[in-house]
Amino acid sequence: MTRTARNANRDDTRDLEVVAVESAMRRLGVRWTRQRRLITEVALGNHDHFGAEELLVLCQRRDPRVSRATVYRTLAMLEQAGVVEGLDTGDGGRKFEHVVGHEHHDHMVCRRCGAILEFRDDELERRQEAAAAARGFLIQSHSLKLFGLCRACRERE
Amino acid sequence: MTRTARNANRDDTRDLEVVAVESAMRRLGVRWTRQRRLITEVALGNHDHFGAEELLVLCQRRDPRVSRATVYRTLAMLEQAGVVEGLDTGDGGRKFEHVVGHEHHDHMVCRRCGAILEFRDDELERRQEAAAAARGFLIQSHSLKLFGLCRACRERE
DNA sequence: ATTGATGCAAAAGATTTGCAAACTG
DNA sequence: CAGTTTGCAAATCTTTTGCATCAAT
Repeated sequence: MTRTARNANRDDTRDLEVVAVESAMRRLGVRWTRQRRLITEVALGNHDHFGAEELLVLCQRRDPRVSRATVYRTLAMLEQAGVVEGLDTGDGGRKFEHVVGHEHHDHMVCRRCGAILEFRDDELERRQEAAAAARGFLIQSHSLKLFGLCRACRERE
Repeated sequence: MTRTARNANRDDTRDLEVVAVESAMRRLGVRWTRQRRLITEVALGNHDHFGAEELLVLCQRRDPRVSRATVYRTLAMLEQAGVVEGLDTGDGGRKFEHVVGHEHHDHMVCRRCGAILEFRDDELERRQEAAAAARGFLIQSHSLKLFGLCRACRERE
């Protein structure tokens, strides 16, 4: 498969995701505007962790008719809807990542270089559920972050 | 044991903790000022999770000669020294708890009433270590928060 | 005395909000 | 058209910073 073919496939997948989000939103009775579509497209197209401001810039690059306020408002909406997930980076900031077509995972955050590694451990998830159940707590979401040094930074020490 | 006797004991313990923090700080070469002592006393005396602003108010109630800036600066110092630990509440805010004489634990945060429950699970800790080791990551600290509804709020639904 | 710590008020960074105008269904 | 959503700028909220003054060692 050529590079462009691969990219085309990825674009197609993303388009499908955007359409899925659109119908979900419409079902909720909210209006599907030009800026909501753009913000959703850019958010889903970004396979990294992005900040709100960063997302604003990426959107404005494609269409300057988007405001910061709308990015924040839409991001909150997408988070509510479970399309994106926000995570505190521990330094007062907040980053987002899209969830669609992406199974749940936790994060390791490198304190030196800022790299974010994703990982997943089913047993961890199960024990969290058990701990919550034992206390009558109903988990809606969770956040597990390990802070420390990534392999590269340890070797560079 | 009478109530006052119990309180007296707790106060004594706290005083010892404050003295321990003082010597640790002095060993680090920083000066032990009136405001640092006060802030440390109040922080260690608070067995709940408190915000920076809240701590400021509690301190000023005992002695108005403390400024917001100093509370923030001291809190950062105490966090560095491992005396208190900060945790993002997921809503942009930050809360602290003291660590001295308090074994490590994780948190469940109620999204409705804001209650914070503490819990601990050794197996959870072990699996986090294992997951990190498998990826060459060195954990310095971690944060596990379960967001959802506490028992009381579920029943109130 | 020296040098670090404090208070104040201003600055900064991130996010939210009021409101008139623009747009969607 | 009615009712949402947007853009803008001002307002919030939390935390940080510059700098003259104060105080611990």
